[in-house]
Amino acid sequence: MSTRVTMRDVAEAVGMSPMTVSRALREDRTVSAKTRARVRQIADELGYVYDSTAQAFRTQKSGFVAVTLPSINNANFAETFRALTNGLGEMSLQLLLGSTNYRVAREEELVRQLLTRNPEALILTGGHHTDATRSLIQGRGLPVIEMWDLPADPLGHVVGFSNGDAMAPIVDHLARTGRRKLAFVGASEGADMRGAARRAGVVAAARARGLPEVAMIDAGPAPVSMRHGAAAIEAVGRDVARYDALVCVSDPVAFGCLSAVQRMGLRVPGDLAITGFGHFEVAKVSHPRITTVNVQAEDIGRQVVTLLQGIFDGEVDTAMRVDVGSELVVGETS
Amino acid sequence: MSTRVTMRDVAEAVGMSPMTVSRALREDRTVSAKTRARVRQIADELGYVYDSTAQAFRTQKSGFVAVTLPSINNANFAETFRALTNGLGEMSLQLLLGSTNYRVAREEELVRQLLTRNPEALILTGGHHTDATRSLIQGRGLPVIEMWDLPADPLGHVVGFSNGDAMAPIVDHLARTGRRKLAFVGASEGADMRGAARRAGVVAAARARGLPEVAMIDAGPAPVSMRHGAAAIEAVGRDVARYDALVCVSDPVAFGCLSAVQRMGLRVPGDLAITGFGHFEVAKVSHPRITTVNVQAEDIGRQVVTLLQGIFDGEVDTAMRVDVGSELVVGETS
DNA sequence: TTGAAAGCGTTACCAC
DNA sequence: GTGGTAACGCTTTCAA
Repeated sequence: MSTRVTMRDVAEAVGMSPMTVSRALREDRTVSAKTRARVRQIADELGYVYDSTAQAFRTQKSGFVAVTLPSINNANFAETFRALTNGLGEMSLQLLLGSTNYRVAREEELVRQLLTRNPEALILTGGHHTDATRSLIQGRGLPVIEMWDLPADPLGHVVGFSNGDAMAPIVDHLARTGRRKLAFVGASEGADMRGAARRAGVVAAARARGLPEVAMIDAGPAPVSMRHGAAAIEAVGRDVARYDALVCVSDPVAFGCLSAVQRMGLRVPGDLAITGFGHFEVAKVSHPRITTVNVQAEDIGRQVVTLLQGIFDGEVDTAMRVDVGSELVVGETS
Repeated sequence: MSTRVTMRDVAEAVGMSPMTVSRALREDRTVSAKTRARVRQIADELGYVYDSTAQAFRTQKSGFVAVTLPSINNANFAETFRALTNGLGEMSLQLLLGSTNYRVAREEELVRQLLTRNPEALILTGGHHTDATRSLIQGRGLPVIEMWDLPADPLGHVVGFSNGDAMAPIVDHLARTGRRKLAFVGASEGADMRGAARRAGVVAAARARGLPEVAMIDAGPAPVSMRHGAAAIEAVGRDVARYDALVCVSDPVAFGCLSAVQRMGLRVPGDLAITGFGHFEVAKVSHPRITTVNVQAEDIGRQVVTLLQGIFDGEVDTAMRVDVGSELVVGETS
């Protein structure tokens, strides 16, 4: 059990003080280039590994940015996460990730846990939180960004888009192409608030366009994915043909519906239009391609990074609200 | 800017020593119940927040377990990750996640970064690493587990399965059902070592069964997914019909191939069989369902947790090697 | 260009 | 049951 190699050990090997080693390893220009190189080399030889815990303790800065995602198995969130990792990595910040499984109670537990690590900022997906979560966060002077949503009552900064408004172009497009009897396929009321917002957006848009009331097809509790979409349609059976269009909460659900409908021998878009949400890969590749909404997942990540940069540089003094928008992508299912 | 409330402040307010506060907050039974309650209450009143950075520093235990994944946007890895999160959460350990984007150089950088946080264990996906990564890890007395693979020369413990051997049942199944002219669809030689192992497994199994040499269809650099599978088949064009079966490196790639083949008007499995790997949702839902291999992603996570428990309890003294196996799941594409 | 001293907040260890 | 002392590895600050 060899004991850990510290800066002191490196310093002794180099024949200088720990302070010089510290400076050398941080590429401080006041240390001569020759010394820097020598320190680096000897540190490597000794297998020295820098201790960020000690640094975090001494400087009272953790170097962490905490992030909550509903699910790590989601191409959209993954893209945002990648953009965050890259951008924050350049600022020498490390992401501390937790996934909530779409449950606010889990989010609360997670935030509590993440906060003990003293993150320098907190990034939450979505704008719905328990009261306890809100009070955990408030009054800490900790920069907070809610993303993937435009909450009415934000905790701090916001980078997202309106999930409700994003559905209007779909309804418009369906109405223009002669569809009138719409059914929304999504999770049961409850956990997935962004899904609920999309549902409300569809209902409102349909009313505004004078379409009949939108039917609801329940795909079960969140998170819902391909198999839930398929199962929901199988449960409805061939009666599904009484609708003109299935407006789905996401592309995976839409793909599940598409498969189930095809299995029944119905034609898409001939008998039925199907739309998704999120511009997932499956929508671009499936046969036929699924009409969807592109949501700029990567851009959300980049904007959050830019915002954090501004915050750390002291250039942001009011709560920001960035709307990244969204756009209809017409495919072959409508 | 109020300065931070520490145990010392709480101690002064309570009229006792910081040591007693420390014990009280950890619910140490040697502190009287009355004192514990009083300390808790006053701590809350003062808005005291426990500093786990200081704890990690003092005890030299970070409470972190570091994990590298090739990609966070992968249903299989996500399932393993969820099992790890749940299991380790019960042991009060927090996951520190990094994604390598299937690049060993990125893995090296990541491991370097993760190690500075003093993790209590390191979990790597896959068994291929740079020499520098290996030497960073060796000789630190840090528990290491490689998962999703059965490397010949492991760094420490292993929980996985043989990616090569897992392909033999597919080739057997195809041969039994009369397919002879196989083509493998996967990433170019290089980054994705598990993909390369699968390819080698197919080639070896085909030889063993006396089938003609397996053709290679290159889907580009890793990671490859749905769109790369589709593009690869589009590039080949209708000539693809000269093969009996497309053996794909993963289900998403298989789905891409399936769509492209269907778009050309060819029938699956009539004109061509298609197989995938990983038992992804898309394989179960697509029409037709894709023949695949189930790889027990969740079980890998659970086994890693059990192993870590044993290690921390000092019950494991030799390097363990757990093979979770895999099984053929015949669908409708073959 | 380099070094010495002090201290970040907590807890292990021993004493009472 | 409770408290005093020291130490974890690093960097800020001041001095040379």
